[in-house]
Amino acid sequence: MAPVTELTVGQVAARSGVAVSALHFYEARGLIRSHRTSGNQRRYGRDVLRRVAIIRIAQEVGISLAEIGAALESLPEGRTPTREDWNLLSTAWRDELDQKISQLKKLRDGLTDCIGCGCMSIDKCPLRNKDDRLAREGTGARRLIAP
Amino acid sequence: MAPVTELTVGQVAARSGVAVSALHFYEARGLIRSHRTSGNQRRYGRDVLRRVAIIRIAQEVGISLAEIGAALESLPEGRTPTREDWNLLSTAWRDELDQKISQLKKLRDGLTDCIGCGCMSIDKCPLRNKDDRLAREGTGARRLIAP
DNA sequence: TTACAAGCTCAACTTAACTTGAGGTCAAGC
DNA sequence: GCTTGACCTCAAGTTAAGTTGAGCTTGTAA
Repeated sequence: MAPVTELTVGQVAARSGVAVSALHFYEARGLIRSHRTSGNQRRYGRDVLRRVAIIRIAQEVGISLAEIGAALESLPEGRTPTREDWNLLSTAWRDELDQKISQLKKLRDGLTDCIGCGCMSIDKCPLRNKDDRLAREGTGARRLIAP
Repeated sequence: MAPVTELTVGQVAARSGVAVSALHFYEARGLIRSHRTSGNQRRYGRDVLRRVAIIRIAQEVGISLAEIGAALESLPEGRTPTREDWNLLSTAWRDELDQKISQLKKLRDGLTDCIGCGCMSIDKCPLRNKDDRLAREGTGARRLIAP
């Protein structure tokens, strides 16, 4: 019998809740990797389940596959990631994740921070400040109407 | 002079950091509303800035325009939303937002909850459990390989 | 040893969320 | 009163993230 540790694409799909076509897609994008049997069928190591879980979670909170792919590169191919590996990954995302967490909390808590700001002053509004990269891009597009 | 409280689409774009074309798009989707001048140009009340801010924040954390639109219907057209209005909106989203916040924290904290789970058991993995709606949909697609 | 579920590739279609462009209108300063 | 930048509409294009389908191959269970 084939070793228990090898999974077919259908098995990964069943256990991860992700469609086979999506797994093919992730593989084409380099987010997951497989090797092939002599008959050209994909076989996955168990670590793929964890990678897929991360992909879905990250997507769910609005991280693009491109970003996820970049982050996943910090995970080792072939061996099971250690706690250190995970920490590297999450550290790479920490700022962005912290940002999103605080945005989510603001939404959840009724945007209380913004209730008093009137959103009239783009410079002061706590909701807009997360976008200061736009302001920094220097296109001049974000100027207030009256100079 | 026109009343200070009326904004053109270009002014809203400049102050919200959102492209004019996107504002048109949001309006076509019913997320924001304007009235027209005699010359058929859009004019917005100041509350549109807050609505747009919410739209962008919600999008950033992975909420679709369709969901945002549904939630925004709880906000009053025409008058400035009160604290109560905001709370209604955020209450409608609370479960989903709480869910996302906890997902984000797991990612940020190195997926510690999952490090020990091996992701071998789809039923126990805390990362997968958020997906139990899939399991509940009764397609039978999520069965483990060996029955 | 054969039937048939599961795989494979590749191209085309889909949906969301916008952007771009063409072709024409509005309005504020000189 | 005319010019020029901001607006308008509508159609078509774009990118991300997949899904669907056609046509062909594999592998396993009766």
